[in-house]
Amino acid sequence: MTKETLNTNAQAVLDVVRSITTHPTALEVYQLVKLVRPRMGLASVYRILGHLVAQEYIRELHQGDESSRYDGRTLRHDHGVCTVCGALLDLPLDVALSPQTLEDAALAAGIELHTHEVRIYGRCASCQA
Amino acid sequence: MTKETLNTNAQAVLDVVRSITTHPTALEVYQLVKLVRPRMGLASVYRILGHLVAQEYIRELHQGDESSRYDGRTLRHDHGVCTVCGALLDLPLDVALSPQTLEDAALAAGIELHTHEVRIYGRCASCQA
DNA sequence: ATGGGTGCAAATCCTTTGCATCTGC
DNA sequence: GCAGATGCAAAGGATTTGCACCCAT
Repeated sequence: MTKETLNTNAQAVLDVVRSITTHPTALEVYQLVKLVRPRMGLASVYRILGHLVAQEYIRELHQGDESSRYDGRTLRHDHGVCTVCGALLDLPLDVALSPQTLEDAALAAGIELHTHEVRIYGRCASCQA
Repeated sequence: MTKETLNTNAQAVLDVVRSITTHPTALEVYQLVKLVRPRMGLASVYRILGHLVAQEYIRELHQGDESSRYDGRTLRHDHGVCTVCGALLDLPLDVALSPQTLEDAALAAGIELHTHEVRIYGRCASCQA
């Protein structure tokens, strides 16, 4: 899991994911990377995204049955999902919960707790208009 | 969103989903329903599951890039995910968090809070052996 | 006879893979 | 020259859809 150095294509993909806060899909990353490296193919973008996730440069997110989305923030954080437009938002503020509470729930389910995520669902700012 | 009465096929699908706690995929539901109604096709199972979700008889769950899974428990509850075998477990105990805490996070993201879910990740009981 | 439900097969969408080629070292 | 990376096209898997048929009303 050591982070190997990135070649130029991988660096270009990483730059795109990090520069966008909207959690782009592979296709969206592809379209943006293409502006800088027009010869890159979609398959390579998928392959590179896979490497970046494996090496923990980025994280992969899922919501419902949508395509995978990618997140340049690798620190644990929570997300909000707009029930109208489907937007997937980083919560600027983690949802606080006591470690004890988490452990209790994990224990009750027989799970050895590693990490957790909270998702909140509701109408996003743009969809409240 | 009124719950219409279910025909026999829909009832058979609902019975299967409710009788299993492992959150079956559409294919698994299909295989089980087939024992009772051998003529039913996979497409019908997908169609019926869609209706049952829309009418809130059941819920649809997603984890990673796996197929949709279905959950007979419609009350809000949290889930655990095994990072080894991928099992998706109902948490018997909700992860407690204060409504205020949730509202704060929602507000910070500009979201009109509707509901939420906590997922905990770790090794499940069977995978700790 | 009419409208909804159904099976089957074909279509679709996202993602992965095979393979020949290209690149950097 | 080699190992890994790449583009392209084809394959793959999950889900949806078109359509003709069937059933209950």
